Amino acid sequence: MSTQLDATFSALADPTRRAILGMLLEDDMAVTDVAEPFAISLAAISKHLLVLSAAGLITQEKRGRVKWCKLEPDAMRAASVWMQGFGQMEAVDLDAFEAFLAQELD
Amino acid sequence: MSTQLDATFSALADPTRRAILGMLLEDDMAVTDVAEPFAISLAAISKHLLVLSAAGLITQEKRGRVKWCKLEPDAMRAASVWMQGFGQMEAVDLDAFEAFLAQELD
DNA sequence: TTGTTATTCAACCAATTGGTTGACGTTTCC
DNA sequence: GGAAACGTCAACCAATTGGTTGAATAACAA
Repeated sequence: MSTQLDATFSALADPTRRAILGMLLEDDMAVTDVAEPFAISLAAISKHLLVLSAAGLITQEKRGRVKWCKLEPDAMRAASVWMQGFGQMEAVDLDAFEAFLAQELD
Repeated sequence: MSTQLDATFSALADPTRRAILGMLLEDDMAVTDVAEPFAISLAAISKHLLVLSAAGLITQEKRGRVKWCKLEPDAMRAASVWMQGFGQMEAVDLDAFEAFLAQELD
């Protein structure tokens, strides 16, 4: 059925994972660099990245000993479309978006 | 850290809850009627409704012995804004970044 | 009053989740 | 070759989740 929406929404339900996505918005990052701002183990971050990857929200590519993480913004589209069905969502408000992002990263 | 986004996304991560929201799109419903199409207990549905209510995605009002469930579409707005920020960035920032790179290579 | 309908509560259970630690395989550098 | 950096794996743990059942509460109907 809609395993895809399950994966997307439950990946987005965790604040650490949302913060990671916010970081990847700026640029692709290595796993170690993704982990740096967080007070949890590298292994835990590795698991979060696996969840994001399984949901298609990021892709990972290994070059040498570094695994690069890349945001895949298209993956949110299906979820976004689903949500649009529930009412007239306002036009995108980038200021509001940045405010939420800042709040997430505090 | 946004507890609100946590609540919204994790409420939406369950297919039963998403189905309930879809049903409520048509009309307000009593708890028993919400439960009818599902093969799980009424108590389980009652818990799902509590989760949706806590996330602000629905409200419940008791009239007599019937508790009416009503969709609250506004509650998705914050989550939708957050998500659409990622979609927009694809068009806006990546283009800008590539333009910057091209300029650097001149 | 007695019974029926609507819903929640409480206790329980199995599976999942988010985290830990330590060992392990690769790749790079000196 | 040996050491360091990058990242995952495996085993474990506590808390949460989604479900169950049976009893309880509340409101309506006879």
